[in-house]
Amino acid sequence: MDTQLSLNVHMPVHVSNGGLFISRGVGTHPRRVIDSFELIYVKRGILAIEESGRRFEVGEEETLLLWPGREHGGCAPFPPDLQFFWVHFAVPAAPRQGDATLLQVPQHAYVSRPEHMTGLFRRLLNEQALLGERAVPMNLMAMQMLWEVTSSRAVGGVLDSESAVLAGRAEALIRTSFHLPITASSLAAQLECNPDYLGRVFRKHYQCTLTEAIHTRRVRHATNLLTDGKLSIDDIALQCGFDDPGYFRRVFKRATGTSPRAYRSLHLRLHINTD
DNA sequence: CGGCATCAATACGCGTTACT
DNA sequence: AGTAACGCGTATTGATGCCG
Repeated sequence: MDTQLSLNVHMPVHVSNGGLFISRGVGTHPRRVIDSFELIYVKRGILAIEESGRRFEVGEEETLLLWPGREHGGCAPFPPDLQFFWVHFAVPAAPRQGDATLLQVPQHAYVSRPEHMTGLFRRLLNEQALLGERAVPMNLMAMQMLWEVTSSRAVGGVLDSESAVLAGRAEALIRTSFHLPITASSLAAQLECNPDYLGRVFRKHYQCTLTEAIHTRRVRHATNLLTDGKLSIDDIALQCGFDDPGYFRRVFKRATGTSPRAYRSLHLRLHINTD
């Protein structure tokens, strides 16, 4: 009787190594050609980078995939607040159209589940620290990351109707202005349309209300600032676009299930691999 | 930090208009 | 006739202040 299950697993990606880059506000991404794919996930700030003459501005919670054999390099010095995860991996055999569950990974994407992507990178870095580079579990995590990117929305993707364009413009405004006192009405005023109509088309395309999208952005930003441990909770509330820290605490608890202070005390104890 | 009251903002249902 | 864009009236939810 067998007492262990033997599996022959074909791994479509082979991870060589990964890391978390934390900017000190000096230097520029090196200009180089590498022999593996590189997946970059920006946690904070904006990474300005070009690949084979194509320029990318990779914002918070966005991924960029760089190809082997293509020259890439930074377009500007690293901003002081920039943080991004990176992982190098090889694809040993080119996938063929018709292969089962063929993944179509967009080069530049907005990550749908940023907390999930952050968790995957943290686990990958922990595996690397415990087991060393080229450990098999890292390949599985890279596959999950690529799956996440596949199910995310491509930056500059096809907008097939006027309402999709309008919803996309609203989403871009929320992404860049969540720290300002914006509301659904003010967004509609900026986009010169009816607030009710904007709310409806936004919900159609993003499966959430404008207010939910604004709150989600603000709470995500707040979780980043809380884990830093530098600012007071009242200051974090203000930096995230909440005028009233009391209201911020309520929205935060509704979204995460814990108060800001409890969240901070839990996550400050987590180890972050900075290699 | 949580509960409650109040007012403003937003979402929802439905109808109209324009276009194909 | 079908669909998308848009607006209106009203119910619901959010934002805010106050108190314990």
